[in-house]
Amino acid sequence: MDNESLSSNSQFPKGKVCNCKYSKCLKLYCECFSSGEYCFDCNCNNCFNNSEHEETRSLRIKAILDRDPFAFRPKIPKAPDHLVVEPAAHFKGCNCKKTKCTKKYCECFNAKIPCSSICKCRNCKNTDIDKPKDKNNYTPPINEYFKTLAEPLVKKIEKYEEAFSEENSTLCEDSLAKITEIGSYEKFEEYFYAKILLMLNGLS
DNA sequence: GAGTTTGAAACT
DNA sequence: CAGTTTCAAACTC
Repeated sequence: MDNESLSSNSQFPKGKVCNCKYSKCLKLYCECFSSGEYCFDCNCNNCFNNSEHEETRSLRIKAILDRDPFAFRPKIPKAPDHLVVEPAAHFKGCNCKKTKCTKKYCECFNAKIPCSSICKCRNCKNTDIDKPKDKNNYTPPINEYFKTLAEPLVKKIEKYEEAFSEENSTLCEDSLAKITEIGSYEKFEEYFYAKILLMLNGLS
């Protein structure tokens, strides 16, 4: 996820369409909101997930991020198109009790990925077709994949450095504006990507 | 951690 | 295909 998507002013169709009735599209139940997009051509009621309600929306995003810095993180890491990798596991894993992870209620099954060691499901049948589920044998995505995930942080660090290094190393208004812009909703990303970078340093 | 709310999926 | 039920995630307390 990037800053553009969370503060989106996208006016373009985006594939997903929600049908929220009660959440005003300001809770993570709403697929549009949870993916950082404005609602567009949706069938929702009383929608606040749009530019007209940006103030309310921003406050809501902030509250959610305060509670969980990773709330808007994609649930399943998306591998870049040019890399051929095993499907990455769900970040949090599922907790299915009744469906054996064989129906779309299961986030892993729905994403067409096998359940992994972090899932807390019962009687799971959503295992890798070739390899029986082995909770001790989860293989993390390859390094290149992590590198691609870390790119946004690297760019952001460059922006910070640029902002601070300009003219006499004092903060001009422009620099402050840049920092405010950069820092808004994605502080949590720093932590996330920084962790990945640290890991990369150790690995490659 | 338990109970409630929510919207998607499944069912009738 | 509309209405209802089931389900698991998100949320609240």
